[in-house]
Amino acid sequence: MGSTIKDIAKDTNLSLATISKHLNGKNILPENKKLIEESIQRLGYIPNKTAQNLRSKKTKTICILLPIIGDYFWGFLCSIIEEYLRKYNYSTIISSYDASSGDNTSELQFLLSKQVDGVILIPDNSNSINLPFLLQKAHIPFVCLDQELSVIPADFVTSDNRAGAYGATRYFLENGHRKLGAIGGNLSSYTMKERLAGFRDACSEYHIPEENLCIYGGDVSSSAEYFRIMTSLPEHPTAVLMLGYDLTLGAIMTLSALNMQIPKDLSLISFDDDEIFSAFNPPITTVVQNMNEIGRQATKLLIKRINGNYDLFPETKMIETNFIIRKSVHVLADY
Amino acid sequence: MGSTIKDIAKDTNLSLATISKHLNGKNILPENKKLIEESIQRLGYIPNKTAQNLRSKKTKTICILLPIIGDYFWGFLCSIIEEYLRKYNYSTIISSYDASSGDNTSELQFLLSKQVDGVILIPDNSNSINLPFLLQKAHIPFVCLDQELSVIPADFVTSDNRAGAYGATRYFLENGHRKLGAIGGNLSSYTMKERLAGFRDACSEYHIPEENLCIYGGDVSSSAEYFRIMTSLPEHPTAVLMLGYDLTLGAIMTLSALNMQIPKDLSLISFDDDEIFSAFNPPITTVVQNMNEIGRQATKLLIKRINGNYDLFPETKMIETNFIIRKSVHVLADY
DNA sequence: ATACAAAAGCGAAACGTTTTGCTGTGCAAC
DNA sequence: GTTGCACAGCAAAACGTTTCGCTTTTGTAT
Repeated sequence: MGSTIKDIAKDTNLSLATISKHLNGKNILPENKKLIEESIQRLGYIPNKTAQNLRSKKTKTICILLPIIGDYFWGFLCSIIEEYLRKYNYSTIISSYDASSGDNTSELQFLLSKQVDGVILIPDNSNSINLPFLLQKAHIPFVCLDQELSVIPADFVTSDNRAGAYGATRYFLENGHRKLGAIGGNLSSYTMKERLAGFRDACSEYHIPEENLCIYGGDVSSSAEYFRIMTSLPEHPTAVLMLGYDLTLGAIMTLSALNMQIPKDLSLISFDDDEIFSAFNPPITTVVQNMNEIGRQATKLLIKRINGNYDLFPETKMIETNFIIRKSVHVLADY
Repeated sequence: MGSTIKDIAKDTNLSLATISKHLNGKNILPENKKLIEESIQRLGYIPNKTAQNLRSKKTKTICILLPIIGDYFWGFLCSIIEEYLRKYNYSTIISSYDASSGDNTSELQFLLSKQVDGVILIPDNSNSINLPFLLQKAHIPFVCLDQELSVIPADFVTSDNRAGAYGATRYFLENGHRKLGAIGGNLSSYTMKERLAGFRDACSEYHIPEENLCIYGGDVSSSAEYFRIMTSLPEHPTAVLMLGYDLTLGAIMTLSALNMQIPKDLSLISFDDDEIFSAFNPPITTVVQNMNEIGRQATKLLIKRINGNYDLFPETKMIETNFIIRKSVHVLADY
């Protein structure tokens, strides 16, 4: 079991160095090449990565760091990233970090001891982590996903949330809606701010006065409550943009409890599609993030940095969202 | 940057061996212990795992192997497993394998070269992979999730699908339903067989004649079509058990297209809950897998095997499903 | 033929740990 | 006062590669 480069050397009467050279794609004599390859077959040689890593100080491994408690949205993205990385001959380790602790030194130590070549960081909403600092100090290249780091310049790739929200809002407006609502989670998070900005962009383009806008945000758990308040206003919005997937659930539950029907009584567009949105009655129109492209771009960018190419640092990749029109928006008669 | 055990040795005037001893929890003189710990602090020493791995031939790393194209159901489970493994000081690498190829030698080579201590294998439905053989031959401990391997005895942990289906079906029966349907994906897969068996268990307990049962299965894409056929039968079932999450979506879409209402026109229970099922109108009653427990048990079992404990091999851990009663089942008047 | 550069090969060192086998010290038992 | 034993410490070897510096071979131009 487990033959090594030494066995190959003995078997072929060549030196370690020559075998290693061949294995790393350098030129050697064709006859030796043949000899080595035969020997590898015969002895079933498989390179030992831990030895390679130790000697070369490169591990061809990157780590996806995500906040503890895996929201399964991210789990999905991990699979995508793993697949892309594998194409570059990198392997992926996933690890969660404790976002509630102010100090992530232990996570950094993990990365250092594992000798990872780079990190894909999925920041926590709270943005209070010091991980970015630590990574920078340790000279570990990293790319952020989803959230812009306010604290430090860093590469990041994200959906173009602003444009996505803008497009959805315009769709409301083009269908005659003039009183609009938006419900978000924590409105101070980067993502929410962007989406809200897109919402406002479209509204001001159509000269919708501020008093026709109804914007709520806060805890996800209270979103249903916000929704209830909003819809009970005497002149409530006719269309609401839901700024997050989880919020939409609360909204739909509330609506059905209030016996209001989509889109007759209220039009609705949601961020972040789920397969299941298409199964609702009516199916929900959504702004959907292109997870595949996010994964691809993040991978590409990270590997560029690992290879020492720091052109355009810090780079921001905005990935276009897709707008899937289904049936949750009412075409107003008075349009 | 990056001090080593050698630096600590020099700094403390002790030998490498002593430092290593301390680091691995063996006894050394208290004064030396203090000396070493101070030195570690001062020099910011972090153990190099690649070196440790090379020398000790243990990597404290396990690999989650999942079929290519990450269905995000599995992504979620990966996060759970990672979290448990971390508690045992293991790290997790994820890697996908090509289930369509009959030969997964390259995947095995990856595992061997990475020197992983164990594998959590998520088999493909097709069960045609030779990975289990290869793992066994290479003496890499592994635990299967979800599917029993027909080809080889192996540890596996799975939901108790049969009992779950039995419970759901009984719920139909107890509410007066006597004509029942079940719609599955590929009925020859282990999971589907189990669920169907549970369905039949309950039916035969209530002496439901076979002609009152309506069972369809096949491609997920054609499930909507099966559903359409079933509901158009002159004496169609009054209650249908959906044997998989994705199938339910098709069903609900079809139902709304046919203008049939749940549960008035048809009662429905689905396997595999999604947060969103509770948001449907009406909310869907479901049989839900305890992913957390699956992850926990799989981790525990794998680590036991890694530690050389092969008691009760091959071991099967059946994890109870939970039954969440919502409002998609009609209480029949004639009950 | 001769000189010279380029290519290919070699032995040995290096990467940072753990493990092995040995030595020296102190202490209890006889 | 010797024997024996546990314990701590040490130097050196080992893990399986890559890399360094040097030598030998090959090919080409004179």
